[in-house]
Amino acid sequence: MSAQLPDRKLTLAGQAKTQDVERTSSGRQNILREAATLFAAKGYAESGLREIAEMAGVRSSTVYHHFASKERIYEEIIRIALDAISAAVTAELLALSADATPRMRIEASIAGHLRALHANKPFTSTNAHSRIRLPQEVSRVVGPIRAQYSNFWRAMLEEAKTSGAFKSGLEPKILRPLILSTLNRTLGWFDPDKGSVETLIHIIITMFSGIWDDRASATRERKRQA
Amino acid sequence: MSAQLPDRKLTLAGQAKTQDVERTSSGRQNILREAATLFAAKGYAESGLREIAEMAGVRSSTVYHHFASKERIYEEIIRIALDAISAAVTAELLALSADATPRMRIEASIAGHLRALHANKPFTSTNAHSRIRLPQEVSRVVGPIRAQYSNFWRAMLEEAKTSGAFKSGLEPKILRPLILSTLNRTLGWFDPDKGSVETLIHIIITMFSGIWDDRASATRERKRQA
DNA sequence: TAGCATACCGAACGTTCGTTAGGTTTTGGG
DNA sequence: CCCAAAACCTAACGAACGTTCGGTATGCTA
Repeated sequence: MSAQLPDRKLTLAGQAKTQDVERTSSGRQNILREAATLFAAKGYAESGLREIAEMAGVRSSTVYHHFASKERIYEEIIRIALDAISAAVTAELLALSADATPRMRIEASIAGHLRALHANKPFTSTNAHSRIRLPQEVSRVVGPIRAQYSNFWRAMLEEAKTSGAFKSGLEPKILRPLILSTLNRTLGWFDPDKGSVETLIHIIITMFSGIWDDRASATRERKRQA
Repeated sequence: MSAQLPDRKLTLAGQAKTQDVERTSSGRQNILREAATLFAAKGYAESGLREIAEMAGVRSSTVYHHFASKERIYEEIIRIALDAISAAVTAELLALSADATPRMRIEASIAGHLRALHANKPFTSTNAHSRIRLPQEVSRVVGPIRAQYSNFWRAMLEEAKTSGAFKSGLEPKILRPLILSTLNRTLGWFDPDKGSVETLIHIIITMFSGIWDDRASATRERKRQA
């Protein structure tokens, strides 16, 4: 039995529909994107509502026709980021054959996570920078979504450990935050203009190759990728 | 010739003395520590000056008898963090024998960096969280100090690469931010109450063992992987 | 073409922010 | 014991904050 993300909240579209009742006006999307860009660059508190509005080409009062508050914008940005990551990782896992090893599953998840991060940079950066104490109302909504994704990784790493994939001393409790924050942090320094995301993925996976216990096991996987 | 941090700015005390003219009053230190704790927990903009003052047991106006502005507090916290890290890494390298390999030097630096991070958590956390756009005046002062530390790592990794220590495809340009942000991010998830820093160091170094080119022995340059 | 929701605006609100001015207490060396 | 310097206070400043309100333009539907 493999760890899997729940089917229902797989896609960003599916998630948005239940909450959002088809409000896909370009003004709204525009505000959302500009807000995400600002939050990612300067932080939440440092980005004023008038500044967000100006970037989106409207007045600050107009923002309140689309969002109930600044915090709701924040919350929606983070939700979008988390949904995008979940969807990408799920897609990656579904593309794997049924007899994939724990290592293959983890490495596929790493690849999906990294691709989603850098394909939705303003949103995912806002999410990554928001690790320190969210506004209470925001974390009430966002917390469970994060927990769900965390639990998926926890389960996947636990399976890998049970199958003896890791070197001794490497516990999922440590490995999970270590892996996830390493991936998320790439948003802060990796520039897609200077090297492809695929190269980044290869490097990260190479680095993490230090965690695996390679000592002569029954099924030896030889996988190479360009 | 090995990469070394400049001798002058080795220690935290030495650095503070040149700038601070012996203002080591307990009130000042207290404000500094409480500010660092707040910045680390909530972020710079989210931490009000009145809140900082309250934590330190004084009124907000009193803060201005010790610091010229909120930004200067921030700046000094980051400087303290960077000095502490530099000092720890330098000490670690000095304890190495003269014929230490590049790998030994890098792993010693990783250990020193991690120890300094978690021994000065409020200060180093503030520094780590401050990667996104500092106030201009702050980055003008802090920028060069950061650059100096970055350059030290750049040089050390470059030496290692020249000696063929890394697997092919791993460039210092990528490895440096990857390593440093992985180390810094441990502040966000590692709890010293649940496991010793020495254990953390061991795990991190184990993980990074994936970057080294272990094949055979001494000199070697190009290589192919099937 | 009338009706109506949607998108947007200008102006203002109460609050909190960093900061300053001016006065009072605390403290340590001669 | 005195007195200046250091440490701290109360009170208030202007600016910026998130947010609200009442009104106007726009565009779809009937």
